[in-house]
Amino acid sequence: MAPISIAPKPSSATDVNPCSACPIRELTVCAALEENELSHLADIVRARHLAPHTTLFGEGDEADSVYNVTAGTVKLYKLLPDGRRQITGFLFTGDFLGLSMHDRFAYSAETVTPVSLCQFPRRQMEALLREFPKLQQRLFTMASNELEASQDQMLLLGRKTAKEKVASFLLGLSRRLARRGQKDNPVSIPMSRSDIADYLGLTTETVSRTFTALKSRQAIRLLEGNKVELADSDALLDLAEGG
Amino acid sequence: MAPISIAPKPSSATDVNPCSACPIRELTVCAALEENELSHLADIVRARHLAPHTTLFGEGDEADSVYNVTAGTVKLYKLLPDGRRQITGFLFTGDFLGLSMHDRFAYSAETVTPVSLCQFPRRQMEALLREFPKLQQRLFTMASNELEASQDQMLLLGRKTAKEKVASFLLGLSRRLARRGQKDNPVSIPMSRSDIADYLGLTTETVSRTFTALKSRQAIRLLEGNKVELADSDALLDLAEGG
DNA sequence: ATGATGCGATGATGTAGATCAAAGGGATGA
DNA sequence: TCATCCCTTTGATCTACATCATCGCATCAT
Repeated sequence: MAPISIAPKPSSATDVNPCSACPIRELTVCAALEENELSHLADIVRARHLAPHTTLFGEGDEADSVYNVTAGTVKLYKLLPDGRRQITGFLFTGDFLGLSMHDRFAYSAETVTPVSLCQFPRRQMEALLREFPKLQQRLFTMASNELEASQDQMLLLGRKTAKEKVASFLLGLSRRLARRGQKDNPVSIPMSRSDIADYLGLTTETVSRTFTALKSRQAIRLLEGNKVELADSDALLDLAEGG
Repeated sequence: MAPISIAPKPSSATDVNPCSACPIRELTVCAALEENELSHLADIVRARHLAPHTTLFGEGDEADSVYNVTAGTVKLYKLLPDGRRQITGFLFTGDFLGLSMHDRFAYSAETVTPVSLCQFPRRQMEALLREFPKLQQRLFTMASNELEASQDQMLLLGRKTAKEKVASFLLGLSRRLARRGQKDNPVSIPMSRSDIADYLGLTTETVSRTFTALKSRQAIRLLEGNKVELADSDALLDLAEGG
């Protein structure tokens, strides 16, 4: 996971390229390539480490890089002119960002926690996609999954109540962390109440009150260190689907 | 656009395959293939024509086909157990559906108007994607565009007011029709108030009232045949972005 | 023609969640 | 140790939109 130089370098047989050693390879787009093809990625990658609350790029910025999150949490959001904000997604280890088909990003990206990521020049990544259809295929699968998730989110934003939204959020977070092999109960909540609110289409006050309400009916417990224990997952599940 | 048999048939040089003659090819995924490659699509396509309000497939149905809309309007939606509905998108001429990466659809699809579409068996389409990376590439681009649209829709659902939602809807519809070469003002509105409501996260009453309000401030005019004239596009644009 | 059906418009009333306000913590730094 | 800042929680009030109800006006079958 050590940062590597941007300059192309010949990979000899004895080279240990950083992608080969990548512990989270299976979670990412990189899983599409065989061991011996990984050097192509390694040759163009630049590892970066960012402090919390750092803007990675803003809406309208030139989209000349794509990224792969290797650690930490990133949020994506769009703004209205008067400052209203909608967070369109949180990214965790293994998630890919920067898929934009245009020359400029249509949204902003900002770190929530300290974040490590792999940065790839977009042009070179696109060349690799043409060279390795498997990579393209993998990216397409990931995009399709995101599309499905965004339909769920539309259902949430358009039709669920505050309680249902918060319950869905907690369960969704738990499931995503589980799929990454992180502990899924209690769930660690890296983002602020205000971020949660902007993700669920609510205000911080309503999010806070809803947490309190769920705590009162013993569905969750609020623990130290921004952790939430899902004490009654069945009750949450009922709530999440409007049962 | 004549329906063709499902059985594979040898394409001789003198064959006119229906895809070659397709007038909307450039709008669709089919544009990715050269003239002489189109027969591969033609060999597996089945043209279908559906009446309004016909269910194409329901959430949970086996996802064994993918489709390309060649005429008419289709709506995609998800339901909550108690019947609340969120329409996640409207599809028009050239739009693709059935991208699901799983064996079952995560949403339902229903015609709004009379609809013509090309149906492809999913397995065979996947084989073509592997054979023609250009096709895969094209589908990826379309998926990325959809992803971007769905982020816009999340902003709308989570953060816009009823007036802003309806104004955005009208402008979005107008732009999409324009891109397809259809007349974009006045806009023909093929879907019911209730469909619009379920798309915008509102009720039919609120949609109706909001149309009336926009009419009062001379931003739109309601015409015969479910057409809406965008009388003051600038005012609508201001409204749509919360100006 | 005539009743039935269903969509759209409009009015009256209710309420979930926003807004406004203020009071605890938990950090951080002088 | 204390002051400052920011985040979260809680309380009081407000309002945009939902809900409930009615009516007009098409379309359609009888």
